[in-house]
Amino acid sequence: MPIDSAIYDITKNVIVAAPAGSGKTEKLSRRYIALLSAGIGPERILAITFTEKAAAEMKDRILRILKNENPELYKKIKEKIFLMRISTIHSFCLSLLKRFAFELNLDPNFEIVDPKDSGIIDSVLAASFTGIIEAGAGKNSGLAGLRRGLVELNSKYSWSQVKKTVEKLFMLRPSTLVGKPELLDVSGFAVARKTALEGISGHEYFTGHYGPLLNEKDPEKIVYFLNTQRELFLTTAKTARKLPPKEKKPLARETYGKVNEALLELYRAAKKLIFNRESVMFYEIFIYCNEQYFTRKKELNVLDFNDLEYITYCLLNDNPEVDNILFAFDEQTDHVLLDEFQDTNFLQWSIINKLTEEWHSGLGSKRDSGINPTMFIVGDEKQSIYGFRNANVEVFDAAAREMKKWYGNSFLFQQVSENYRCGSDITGFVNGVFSRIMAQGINGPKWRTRYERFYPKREISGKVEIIEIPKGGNENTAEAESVAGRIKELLEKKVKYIKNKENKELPEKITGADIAVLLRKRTHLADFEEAFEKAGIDYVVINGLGFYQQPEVIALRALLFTLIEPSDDLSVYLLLKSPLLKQNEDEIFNFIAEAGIFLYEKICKTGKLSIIREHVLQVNERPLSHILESFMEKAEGWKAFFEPQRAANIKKFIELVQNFETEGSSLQDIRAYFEERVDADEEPKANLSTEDTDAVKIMTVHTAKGLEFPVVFFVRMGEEVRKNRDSIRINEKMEKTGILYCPDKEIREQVPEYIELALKEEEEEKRIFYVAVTRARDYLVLSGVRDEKNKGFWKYLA
DNA sequence: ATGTATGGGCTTTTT
DNA sequence: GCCCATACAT
Repeated sequence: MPIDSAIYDITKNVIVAAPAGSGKTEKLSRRYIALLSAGIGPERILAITFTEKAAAEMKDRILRILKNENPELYKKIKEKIFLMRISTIHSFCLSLLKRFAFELNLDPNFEIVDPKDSGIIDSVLAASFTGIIEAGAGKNSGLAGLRRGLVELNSKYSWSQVKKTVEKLFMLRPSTLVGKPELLDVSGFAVARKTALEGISGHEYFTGHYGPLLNEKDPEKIVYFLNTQRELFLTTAKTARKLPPKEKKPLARETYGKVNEALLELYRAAKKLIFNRESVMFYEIFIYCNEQYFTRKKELNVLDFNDLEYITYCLLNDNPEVDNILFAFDEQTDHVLLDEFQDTNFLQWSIINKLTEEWHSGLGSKRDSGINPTMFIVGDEKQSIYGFRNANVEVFDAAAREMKKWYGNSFLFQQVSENYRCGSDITGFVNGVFSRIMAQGINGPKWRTRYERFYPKREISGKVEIIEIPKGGNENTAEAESVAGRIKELLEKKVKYIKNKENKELPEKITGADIAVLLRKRTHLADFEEAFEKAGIDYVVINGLGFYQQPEVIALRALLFTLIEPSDDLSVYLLLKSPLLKQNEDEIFNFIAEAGIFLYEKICKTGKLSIIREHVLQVNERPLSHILESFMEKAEGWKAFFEPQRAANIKKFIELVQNFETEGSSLQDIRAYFEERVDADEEPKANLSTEDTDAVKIMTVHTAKGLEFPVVFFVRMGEEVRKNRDSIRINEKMEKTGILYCPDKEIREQVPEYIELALKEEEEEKRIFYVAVTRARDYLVLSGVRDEKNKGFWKYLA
C-alpha cells in the first residue's frame, strides 16, 4: 500500500474521503503511528470509531504495523497499551460522564440499558398517562391542559395509538435535540374552502348531500362531516371519485369529478389544520413523559444510549463547570482521529466541536507551549447508512467547510479513489451503476450522494453474476433455493484469489467461510435458513437477534443477577416484568411504594412473591445452576417459554452458569462475564451447529459494513423498503431540528418536507446497495425476484 | 380504456 | 391497518 505522505503530515488537519476498499483503517492507523513516531504519547491521542469491533481492529492494526516496521516503538507502546484511547463515541461519552458524575449530579455507578428491552418506556408512558388523567382532573392543576389534550387525542385515536405515537417520539429522540413541532402549511385552507363551497352550491345534488358544509368554518366539524359522507366523494383508495359509487348518474361525469376534487382538497386542508393542533398536543405530552422518563431512570440509576450523547452535550454546553471540563479534556488531548465520519450525527459533531473549540478559536495555550493539536477525519459519504439513527451526511460537508475556515492552509482535504479490494470487473460494475444513479460534481441538493469513480488496483478481474427469479408461484422459496444451489456449485471452485510469495494473485478453492449472504432486512431470513438446511450448507446468522437479546435469556439473566446481587434494582425490576413473574406496572409500583432502600427489600416487606427471597437465600447453600432450575420449575418458566428454541436457550444459559461453577468461578466473576456478553453479542443461538468455522455467513448489509469477503451474495434485490411510512418524523437540518407530524399518508405525499425525507431515504437505499456490492473481493452475485417493473435494487441497474 | 371493489400478504436497518 | 394485484363495472 503506498504511503501518501501529505495526510500523515502531523502539522495538518485532514479530512480523507476514503471510499470502500481504499484502505481506510490502514490510513487511520498510519496517521496514529505518525503521531506516535513524532514522540506523542498514546494517552494524548483520542480515536473515535463507529463500533467496538472497529476500535479493536484499529488497535490491532496499529500494533501489527509497528511490530513489522518499528519494533522499538512497538515495544514501548505495548507497555503503554492500556493508555491507548481508541473507543466508540458512546464509550467515550460514558467515560466523560463517569468522570464528571459529581458535576452532573449523577450516581457514578449508573448502568446503560436499552429502554425497549427493559420495558421502562412502556411503564413510564402508562404511569404518565394515568398521572395526567388523574392529577389533571383537579382544579387549577398545572396538568389540566395536558389532560384536555390527552382526552381529545384519546377520543379520536385509540389509547394504544396515542401511546404508540408518543413512543415513536421516544425512539426518535436519539442523538438529537428534539425541537418544536414544524407545522404543516395551512395557508391553502381558505381557498380550498371557497372552491369547494362554490362547487357544492352550483348543483342540487351536492347541496343535498353537503348542505351542512355551507356555513361550517371549524376544521374539526368539516372533517367530521366529510367523514360521514366519505364514500360519496372518495374511492377506497382515497382518491376523488370520478364515477358515483352506484350506477345512478347524478351529473355529467366531469362536473361530478371536479366537485369531488374540490371536496377532497377541503378535506385535506382541514385535516392539516387539525394535525397541526394535534402535533402540539403530542409534543407537550411527550415533553411531560420525557421528564417522567428521566425521573424513572434516575430512580433506577440507569441511562440509555441516547442519554450518553445528550447528557454529554449538555455537560459541555450548559453545565456551570464547563470550563473545567473543557480544560481537563484539553490538557489531556492533543490529537483527535475520527473514523466513519459519514455516520456522525449532528449532536456527536457538536460534542467533538465543543471539545476542540479552543484549538481553532485561537484562545488555547497549546500553541504557546509548542503543541500543534490536530484533527484527522476519515469517512465516505457513500457509505452513510445510519440515517435512522440520525446519522447526517450533511455533517461531512459542513465539517469540511468549517475546518477549511478554521485551519486555512493547515487544512487538507483528500479524495482517495484507489480500490485495493475488488476485482476490476466488480469495480467496473460499481463505477457503471453508481456514476449513473448518484450525483456527479457539486450540483444539486446537499443530501444527494456524490460519486467518485474507482481506480481498481488489483490485477484480477473477479466476476459479477446475476440471478433473476421470475415472479409468480413460491418466488421467495425459489430464490432461496437458487442461491443455495449456486453456493453448492461455487464451493470447492477456484473463484477466490490469494497472493503468493511473489505477490502474484492466484486462484484458490473457496470454503463456506469465504461466502457472505447479505440481506437488506431480516424479514425473509427464514427462507434462506430453510433452503440452506435442506441443501446441507452450514451457515451462521451473524447478529440475528442474538442469544442475549432473546426474552427468555433476558429474564434468566435478570434472575441470575438478582440472586447474586439482590440490591441490583434494575435486574429485580426486569425480573418482575419478565414472563417468569408477569408483574404489571401497578403491581411493581406497589412494591416501590414500600419503605426501604432496595427494591428487593421492599418486595420482601410485602411478603408477596416469596419465591424471590426463597431462592436468594439459597445462594450460598447450593449451586446457582440448581437454583435457576428450581426457580424455573416453581415459576412455571417452562410454560412461559415453551417454544423449542427458547427452551434450548434456557438450557444453554443454565449450562453456561454450570460450567463456570465447575471451574470454581466466583459469583462476581460470573456476573461480570454475563454483563460483558450482552454488549458483545456474538453467541450463536442454542442447538445450531455453529462451532464449525466453515459456515456461510448470513447478515444484514448494516452488519457487513466495514467487512469484506471473497464471495458475496446480495439477495432479495427485488424487495422494496417502503418510504415515507412514519407519521412522526424528526426533520434534522443543520440549523434546526423539528418534529413533523402528519398521520395521513395521502397528505404526506404532498407535503414538501415529507417529500424531501422520502428522497433522502431513496438516497440511503442507493448507499446501502453501494455498501453491499463493495463488500465483494472476487465474486459478486446479485439475486432477486425480478419483473418488468424493476422494483427494489433492480431499478439501479441499467 | 378507465375507474372501483375485493381479498391476500406483509409490516427495516442498530451503537 | 395499508399496499398491490386482480376481478369486475361502466
